[in-house]
Amino acid sequence: MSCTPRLTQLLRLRGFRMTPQRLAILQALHDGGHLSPGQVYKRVAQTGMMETTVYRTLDFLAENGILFVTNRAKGHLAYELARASHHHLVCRTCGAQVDLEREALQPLVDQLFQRTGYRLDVGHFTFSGLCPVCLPDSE
Amino acid sequence: MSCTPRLTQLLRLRGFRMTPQRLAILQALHDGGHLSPGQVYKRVAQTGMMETTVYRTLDFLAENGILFVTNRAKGHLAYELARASHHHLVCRTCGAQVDLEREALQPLVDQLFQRTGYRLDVGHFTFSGLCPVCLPDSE
DNA sequence: TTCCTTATTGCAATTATTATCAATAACAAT
DNA sequence: ATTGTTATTGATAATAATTGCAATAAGGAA
Repeated sequence: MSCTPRLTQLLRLRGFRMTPQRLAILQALHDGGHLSPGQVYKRVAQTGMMETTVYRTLDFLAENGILFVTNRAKGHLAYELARASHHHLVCRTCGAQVDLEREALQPLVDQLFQRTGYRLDVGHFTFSGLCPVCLPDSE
Repeated sequence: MSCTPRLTQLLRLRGFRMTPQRLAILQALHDGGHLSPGQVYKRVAQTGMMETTVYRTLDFLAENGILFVTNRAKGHLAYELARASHHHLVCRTCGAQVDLEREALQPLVDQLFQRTGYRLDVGHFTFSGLCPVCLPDSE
């Protein structure tokens, strides 16, 4: 992948190492978009990697800001390569998705800070809702 | 519990039934606030209920709007009795919590609707951030 | 009350996810 | 290249969560 040297460097600076397993998982996410741990495992199983390594590695890469984690239905997680900070808005009826730029949440952050003194972590949210197509159909 | 007849009626209208297991779980949540499935099980284990029933029942009650589900660390879920729609803001450092009334998200809902045409589901969010006490400590 | 229907539970088997620990392999230093 | 340090992986076990199905029981009807 084009960004391999950069990521390797990033890990080294923190005393971590780049490994074939980590590269394979990054490649899988590069090809696959956002994937659950199980889906990632399917894509890398050919390499003989243990499933437990997939879980650990996804967690590790997310800790280090290389992946974003997002909550899917009933507490299941999905991972994707970290790009510019953004969020998802997904239609609960048809599944259509749009991305939201990071700034879309800034007013909320400011408002909550004023009201409560809390500074919100704007990590990577996935919101659910109704898209413009499905909205009229709902009653 | 005071609201048992109301909930029983609610389920009945939809063709479902009130059972001792469901009551015990509701009672546990009434006493315990937000609890994970495992915590709920500990509180009802004396009744001889299977743990699998706890999972299914929590899911069922949440489906029916009687409980709120919220995402805790790394995809683990917690359940609580549904009250007036609200949200949580929890400090990632010290764990301090404040509640947000439903209306706190209205501006976000409106803004997203204008921008994208999507109507956000304002269910029950748990946001993470830094509370006023811990905020100054973070560099 | 008794009977029927079928939602619900118990039970057992599967599938996810996390933890432990010894063996391995990155990679900096020699 | 070789070596040494230690982050990382494999392998296994433990725990958490889900699923399928037969037995049970809630609650409407007789």
